[in-house]
Amino acid sequence: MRIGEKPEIARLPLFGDMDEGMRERVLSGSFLQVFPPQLTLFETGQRADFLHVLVDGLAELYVTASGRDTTMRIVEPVNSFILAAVVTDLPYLMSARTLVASRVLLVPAALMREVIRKDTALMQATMHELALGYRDFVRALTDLKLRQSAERLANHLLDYSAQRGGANAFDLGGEKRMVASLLGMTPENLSRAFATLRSHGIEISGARVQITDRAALAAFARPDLVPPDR
Amino acid sequence: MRIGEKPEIARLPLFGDMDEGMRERVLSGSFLQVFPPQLTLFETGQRADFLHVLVDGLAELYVTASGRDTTMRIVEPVNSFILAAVVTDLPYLMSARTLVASRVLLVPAALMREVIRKDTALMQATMHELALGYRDFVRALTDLKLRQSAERLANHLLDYSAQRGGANAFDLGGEKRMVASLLGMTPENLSRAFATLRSHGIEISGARVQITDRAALAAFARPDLVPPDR
DNA sequence: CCCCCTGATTGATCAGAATCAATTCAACCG
DNA sequence: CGGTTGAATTGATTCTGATCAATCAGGGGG
Repeated sequence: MRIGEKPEIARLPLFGDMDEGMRERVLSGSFLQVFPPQLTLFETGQRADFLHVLVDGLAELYVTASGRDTTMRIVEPVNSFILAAVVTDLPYLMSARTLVASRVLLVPAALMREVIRKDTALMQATMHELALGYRDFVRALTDLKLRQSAERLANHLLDYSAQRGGANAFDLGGEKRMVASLLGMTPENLSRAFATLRSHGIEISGARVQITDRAALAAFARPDLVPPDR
Repeated sequence: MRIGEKPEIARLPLFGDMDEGMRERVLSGSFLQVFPPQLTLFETGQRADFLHVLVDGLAELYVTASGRDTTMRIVEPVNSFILAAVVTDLPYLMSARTLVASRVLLVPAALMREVIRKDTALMQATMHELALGYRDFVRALTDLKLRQSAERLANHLLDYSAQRGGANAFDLGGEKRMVASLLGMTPENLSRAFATLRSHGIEISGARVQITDRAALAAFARPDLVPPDR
């Protein structure tokens, strides 16, 4: 890969603590690719051949089964994805596509596994990353099982706001239909959920969301006892 | 801890490959506890103080939120649980209780983290275990989002059968209401789902399940493209 | 500048699953 | 062995969210 991206990569917690030489080895064996929007990066069932690191752009992880489709995660830069499949050397459970033009660092899975084995700091970071990812899915599953749609949206908005430093106004990432799918509902019901939230401290126009009464929103959302890990 | 359990523990993949001395260190710092049925082992929100290893018995991981309750996993011996909370030193996301009288090995979280840091084989095993757990939850989430209740049950029965070496007749683990909760439905709907499956290769009486037509069941269930990892 | 296309919204209806209610069943206990 | 208790089943009803259908809004290209 070219110089210049390295600071970006090093910012990633996954590669932050590792041995300098080892990182060099990983990076020199990897390549940075530019992809157009809406391009499929890989599909469910394929053997995991690369660890992906989104350097720039936006990507979607999704699953298709029996004609239906659901968004599992929206990846923002700089983040790695499908680490679990790479580590276990098992087929991808999810498919991935770019949403906008994106730059992705492709780290050969075998190389990644080899360096993980040799570099303890990287292994520790990988372990940590997997543990956090595990917890994300525990949350997502309980969310879906225990809350109804408008509550899920309320919680999502609260989390999303927290991720942007607690801002009270922000634009939704991605299109609404994708947000709907991520939250396990149809676009129609997302609209209705937003309508419901208008009486609980939310104002919306287009993609712009305003939290006008955080307390009311939180009361409606009944957020998790344990705050988000990241 | 006492001698005698050690072979049990060593059977656990998590502790299988590690350095003998290190394993000794972990075990001597841990203790084996016997718990009565229906005892709460820990609750959501508590600081993760112990890695738990179920040596004998049966345990349930569940989440309670706003008066509702859902079971997330049923743990059978010999398996560890809440590894992710221990590794990250974050509060438990789930609560746990014994279902029957159980023996649990309690490994102090700080000790576990320390030995993980020192023993690469243990770290690797931990990483692997977390990756598999991650994938389990990816599956569970897509299952809930994409399939309806009877299909979920059909898949569950197929998986369950596979876990017991492909047996065509078996007893359900735990009570039905728990199976229902695990699959994200009410006990009433589980009954109805079983009734539906009678025309797709399943016979049921009490806790006894018979797969009479595996092909028909699979056709109805439309199992995942990627077979279960374990 | 307007048309067209896509995605969002709104409304009406439908379907799957939850809830409520009553009954059956099974295990356990006196 | 009858009685008690909790779970499972079955049926009726309700509710949440999905589907179907129509309209609306916005952006890009002709």
